[in-house]
Amino acid sequence: MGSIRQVLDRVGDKWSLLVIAVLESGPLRYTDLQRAVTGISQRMLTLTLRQLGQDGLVSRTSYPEVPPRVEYALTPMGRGLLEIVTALIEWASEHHDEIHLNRTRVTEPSTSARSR
Amino acid sequence: MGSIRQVLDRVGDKWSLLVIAVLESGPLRYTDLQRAVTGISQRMLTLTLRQLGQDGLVSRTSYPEVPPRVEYALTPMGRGLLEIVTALIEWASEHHDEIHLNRTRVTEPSTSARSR
DNA sequence: CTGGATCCCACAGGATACTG
DNA sequence: CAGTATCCTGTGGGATCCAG
Repeated sequence: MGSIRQVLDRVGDKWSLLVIAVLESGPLRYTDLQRAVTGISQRMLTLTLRQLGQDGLVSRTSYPEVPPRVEYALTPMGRGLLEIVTALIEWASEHHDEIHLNRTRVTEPSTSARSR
Repeated sequence: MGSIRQVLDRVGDKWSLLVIAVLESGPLRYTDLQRAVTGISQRMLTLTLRQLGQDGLVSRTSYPEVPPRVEYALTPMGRGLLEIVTALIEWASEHHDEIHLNRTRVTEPSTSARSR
C-alpha cells in the first residue's frame, strides 16, 4: 500500500512519464530528449534522467568520443512501464475533448440541476 | 501533444490517482474517502474531488438528509481511467521490490567519483 | 554536447480553526 | 458530516552561469 505510493510518486512528477513516452521509438541523446520533451529545462531533464536511471527504468550509455555522446534508452522494466504510459496517453487523447469541455463548462447550475 | 499534458497534469498531482483507485469498489462518502486515502488532508481531498468532479471523472451525489450524506463515485469515464490506474498499481506492486532495490543501491563509484 | 552548481520564487499542499 | 477559510512552509522546478 505505502509501497505503491513510492512508485506513484515517481509517476507523479511532472516529467518522468513524458520522458518515458518519448523514448518509445528508441534511444535518444540528451539534446534530442530536450527537444522531444517540449518545455523541460536542463535541470529537470538531468534530474529526471538520474531518477529514472536509478530506478532502473532508463539506461545511460556514454560513448567516449569528442564531442561526448550519451544515449538514453528504456530498460526492459522501463518498457513495461511504457506500455501503461502508452495506454494512459491513448486514453488521454481519446477523452481529452470531453475533459476539456467539462473543464471549460461554466460552473453554473443554470439549466442543469443538482451538481456543483 | 500539448493536450496530453493537460491530462497528465491531472494524473500528476499527488492524490487524484489514489482517490480514483480507492473508488474502485464503489461509491464512498467524504469521510470514508479520507480514511481510505491515508494521509490526505481535508483541503486536498476537497480540492481533488472538485477537480475530478469538474473533469467528469467522479460524480457527486448529496442526499438531503440530516446529517448530510454525500457520495462520490466514478463516472463511466472515470471507470475507464481506473482500468489504467489499476494496471499502473499492479505494475507498481510487481516491480516495487526491484525499484526499491535499485534506489537503495549505493551509487557505483566505477571510475569516476560520486559525491552527494 | 552533456551536464553540474546556485539562486530564487511560485505554488502545491499541510495544519488549524470555523460553519451549515 | 461535509466541507470553507486562512495561514504558512517545503520544495518542485525555472533561469542562469559554469565546466569537462
